[in-house]
Amino acid sequence: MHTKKNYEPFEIEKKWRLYWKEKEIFKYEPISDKPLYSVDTPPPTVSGTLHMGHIFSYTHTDFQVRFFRMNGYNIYYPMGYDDNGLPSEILTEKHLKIRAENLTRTEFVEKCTKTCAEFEGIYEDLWKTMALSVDWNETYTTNDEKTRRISQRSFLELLKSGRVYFGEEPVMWCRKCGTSISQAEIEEKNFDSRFNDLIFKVDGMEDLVISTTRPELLPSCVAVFVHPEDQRYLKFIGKNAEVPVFGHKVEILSDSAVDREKGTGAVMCCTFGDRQDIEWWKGKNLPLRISIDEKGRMNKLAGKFKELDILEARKGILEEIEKDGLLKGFLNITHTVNTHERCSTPVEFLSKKQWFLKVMDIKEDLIKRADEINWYPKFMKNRYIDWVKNLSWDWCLSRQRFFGVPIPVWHCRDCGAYILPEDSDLPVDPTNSAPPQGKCPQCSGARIEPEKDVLDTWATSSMTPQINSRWKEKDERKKLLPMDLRPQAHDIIRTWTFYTIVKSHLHEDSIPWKNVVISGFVTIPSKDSQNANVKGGKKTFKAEKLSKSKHGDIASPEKLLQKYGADVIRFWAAGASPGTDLQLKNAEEIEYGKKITTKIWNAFKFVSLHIGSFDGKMPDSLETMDKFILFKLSKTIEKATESFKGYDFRAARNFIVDYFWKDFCDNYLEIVKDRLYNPNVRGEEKSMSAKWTMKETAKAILSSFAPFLPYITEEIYSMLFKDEDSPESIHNMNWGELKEFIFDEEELIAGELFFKLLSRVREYRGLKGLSQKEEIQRAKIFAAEKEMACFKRVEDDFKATCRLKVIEYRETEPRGQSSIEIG
RNA sequence: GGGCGGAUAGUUCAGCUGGUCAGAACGCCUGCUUUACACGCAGGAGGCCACAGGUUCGAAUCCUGUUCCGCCCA
Repeated sequence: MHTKKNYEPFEIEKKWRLYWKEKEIFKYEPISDKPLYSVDTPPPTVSGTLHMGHIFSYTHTDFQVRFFRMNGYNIYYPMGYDDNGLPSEILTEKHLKIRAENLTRTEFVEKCTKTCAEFEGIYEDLWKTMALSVDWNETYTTNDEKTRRISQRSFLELLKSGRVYFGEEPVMWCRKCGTSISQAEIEEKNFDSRFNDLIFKVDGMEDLVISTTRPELLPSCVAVFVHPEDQRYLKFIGKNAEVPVFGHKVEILSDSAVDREKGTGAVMCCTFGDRQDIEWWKGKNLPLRISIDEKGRMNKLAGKFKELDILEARKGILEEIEKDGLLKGFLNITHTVNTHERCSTPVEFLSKKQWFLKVMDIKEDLIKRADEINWYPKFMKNRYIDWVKNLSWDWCLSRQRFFGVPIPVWHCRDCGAYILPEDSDLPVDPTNSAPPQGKCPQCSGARIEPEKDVLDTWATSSMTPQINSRWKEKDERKKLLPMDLRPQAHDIIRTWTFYTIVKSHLHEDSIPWKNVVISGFVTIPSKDSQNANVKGGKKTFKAEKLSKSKHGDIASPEKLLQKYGADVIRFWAAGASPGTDLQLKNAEEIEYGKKITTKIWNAFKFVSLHIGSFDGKMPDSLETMDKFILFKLSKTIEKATESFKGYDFRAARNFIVDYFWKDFCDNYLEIVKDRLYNPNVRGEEKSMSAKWTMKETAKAILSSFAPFLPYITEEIYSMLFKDEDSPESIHNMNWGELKEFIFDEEELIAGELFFKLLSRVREYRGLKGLSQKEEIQRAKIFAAEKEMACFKRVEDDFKATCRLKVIEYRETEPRGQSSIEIG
């Protein structure tokens, strides 16, 4: 079979990619007798390029999918692209050097769609090179027509059922991106700041000093709070304090939420500085004084500071306070601030009319859903539960962006009614089309305003199971739900996992999927010396999440693929279990995969040499060592199967490699060489036994490697094992299939002893500095009676393998204390 | 401050339900150009399994506490 000395992946990979496509090897069968296995593939965000982290987690899914496919499942394995939302807007603006503000929404969306399609093509090529066994007929984007329709349908249903509401509520707002953001989009960052002690004058009493990092919020101050048991301030409760610079009076109230240790222990409440302010504002019925606008500038409430940016205003107001002699002191600090994860801008709280999905009342139900799902690894379930427990906001669904699924609503300016489109009109863009009747159905008013906001991108991507099952479409595929597998990374448990469970709970009264498998990250040791830790005198570097911009080629799949080919990269990715990170320090760590493919290539070259002319007929009886290697294989397959079923592909990989390399190559192939090369001496029957066993074993090994190494296994399969009766691809074979045997104890005893003594003989030569082919004239074997009797069945193989002339036996007790003495 | 995860050979990690579990890969050292493979084969050095208690006949493995690291949340 093999003509080439080394395995050259590139031509071979291309050949099989075309073949798989042509033969539709990975096609989902809508009608099939096989059990279904469906995958809710994560649609990668279309924001530029893919890095090794993507390669890592997506191949994990592919290992599992290929395992199930080879175990007789009908696989539904789609691919999606998440291309609605801010990241795709930013990509488009950069790629085309345009600004969204300068175009109409329609024009900009058109440009985004085109740009995304271009990048999705690049993604797809890479996935295909990596041999993801996706059915490429099953692709979607989160902005295609069907998806927009399903997403809008979901919104409308939830609106009609009262789950979605429109209301003026404090929302978290990013002044840079000009949009509201959700709790899930927040990231904490450390900032240097100044904790200022400000003097509030109190009528007829001593001064009250409060501490704040945000003096620019003084115009928004609506109260001052102290702790109800704080002896220092009891006398102030109920009095009025005068806000510095702005002069308005606010009441001094008490609440146990005040941290007595922080600053002076007296704190101002502004609308809104933080979440606590909102709670007080709501709970104590405080007035609303908004002084910051959507762009992060002061409004007229700030008087002469109007139009100033937050930071400028802070500076100006502080100067004024100082001038008035109301600054008691300050402390330079570093504190954590909530920022928008996309742009790191500190979050503001504004009161805005927004669309919300009510979730606070169903938290318990959502927590219960977690128990209906298998989580891999198990502890990731806690992440979800903790998140749901700690939720303190309904889900803000609206975003003030351009490229997204439009919120399908018109507002009647006369009576305030929401005017909704018909389902048959979906998807709609209300800014671009008229409502169904052209006028308000309630008051017949004609002053109709389209809703300009778009949906939070998660409102759409939380529908991926429904997008796949074509929810409430004419060609709906209900049986796909709940799906079997949701693979994803742990950073989006609070978003994607959570929101998808919410939607399935509300729409399907069910879980979205049976299994969630969480992958880790690819990390790389930080070169930043600030991140270094000194541990026991050793300097270690903190691992950080891989990013292409920071880490260059090592993070670039294209470069590594060019160097190693896809199988090698896949094998590397299989080295980490779900939930664990994998460090990628340098390309050498990938070399192990290259060794494996080379080893497989060479081993099968040997196999091919000997079974080339073999008729494949099973001999009447098999030699003991042949039975033994089959026994070890069956155990390996068993263990690997269990591992795969528990989504531990790493363990499965290691069991298979271990057997292949140590048992099959290092031992078994050496043992059968003599029988294969010298049938005239050892007997034709024994040679046939070796050939048959070698072929069976090799074929099962190859198939068990196939989920990890789809290209090289297909290549070898086509050359060595494929005939008219076998599947047209190794990927349609039965995984690790092996003829059933009954193994008797004697065979196992003989085999184990053989391996053990073989190792002793090799060790002897090693220590003596002898070549392994050096002949040994005489050896004594010490073994218990039963072991000895068993071992005599494999004596010929042993002598041949060890190049040993004469064996003498000495009986010893107890069993298991066997040894060999050479010379 | 709370929750979760981690701390095992020079490095990256496996060892889950207690008794051949002290391992693998890479790196290092020695020998071997053995008819599939030097991208190999055979050996070897290297770890009080973070620390301190406890449970047990027996603990890297279970419990408690401590320290350090990471993640998530407040």
